[in-house]
Amino acid sequence: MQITSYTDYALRVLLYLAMTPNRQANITEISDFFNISRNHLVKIVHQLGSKGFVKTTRGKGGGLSLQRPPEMINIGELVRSMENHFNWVECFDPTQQNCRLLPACGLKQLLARAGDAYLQMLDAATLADVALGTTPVEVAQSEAPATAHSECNQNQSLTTETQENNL
Amino acid sequence: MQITSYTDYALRVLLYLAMTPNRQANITEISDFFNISRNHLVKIVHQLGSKGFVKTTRGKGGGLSLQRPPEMINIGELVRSMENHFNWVECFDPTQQNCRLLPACGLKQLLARAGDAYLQMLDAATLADVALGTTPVEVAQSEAPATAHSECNQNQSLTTETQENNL
DNA sequence: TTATAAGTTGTATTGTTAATATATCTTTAA
DNA sequence: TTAAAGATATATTAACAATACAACTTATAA
Repeated sequence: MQITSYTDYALRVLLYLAMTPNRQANITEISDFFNISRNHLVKIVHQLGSKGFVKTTRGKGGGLSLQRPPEMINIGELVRSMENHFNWVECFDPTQQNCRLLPACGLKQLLARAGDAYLQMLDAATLADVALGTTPVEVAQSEAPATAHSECNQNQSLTTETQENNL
Repeated sequence: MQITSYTDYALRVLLYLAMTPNRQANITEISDFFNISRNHLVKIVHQLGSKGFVKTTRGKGGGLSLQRPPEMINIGELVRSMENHFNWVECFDPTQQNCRLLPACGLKQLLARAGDAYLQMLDAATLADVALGTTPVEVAQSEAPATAHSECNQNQSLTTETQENNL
């Protein structure tokens, strides 16, 4: 189970822009930074623009920047905008109602509730929260195992000179 | 964003078995009922057997049945067993640590928490909760659309009996 | 003891769609 | 008026879920 890289990259673009607040970034620069397809990114940026997350400026000297401050960009809103469906199982799709259990099955409601729980957790965080490396645990939920999933990513010896830290 | 049909079908198999508690069902019968690939179902049933959800009996007169009563089969446990990963974004995969934001990015923790919220919701339900006690025969005969499932997951209304029965 | 009905296992193929690539636009500041 | 930037449309590739095929093992009824 996963989010599409489309949404993943959209998130990265916003994070990148949040780190360069005082100038226009451009697509080539961002695709180079993340080492991902520029062509793919073009579409993502376009959608980010049409959904009101970034401001794009054509022409020489143009580029892109956040359309709102990071505190006003909600992660849940972003994910809902970029993922093109949340059909957890077949019967969520109005065009695919083939399951013979349909009328009497309680599964759909359960999965819908679970999906909502997922998105509501994302609704509790803004771009500012994730860019700073802190998530609003106190807002979202207090149980917070917090870093029970730490086994894999913590290494990663940060190439240090990485990005231009919010010059 | 979706669950694989592999997991979807596993759920359906368990629901079917919950509806036929007094006899051995078999794979052909189930694949016919749902009109899905028997060969695909074979693998699913095998995994359901090896994970302890169903009891399979070879040989003439054999078949499959639930290994535990429906009240003891947890939906979250099932989904965790059948989905082969929960790598919400690239950096969850230990073999794909390519994102240059990794060390300072709070996104992973947020998504992990959201994923946990999703699964915890499923952990709160058993097979008995989602199977409404209708027999496959009755379901087959009704066949009418009449689903009353509004097509999107917005409906919610959280039937309040979210029941985390025992376990 | 044998024929058959069942699940088991491994591999190959297909289909879908996300991801990527190519090409040609339009816009705009210098 | 040119170069740099995003916009748009279409085509191709690649990954992988889904499906199909084939041969196996096991168990039991006759």
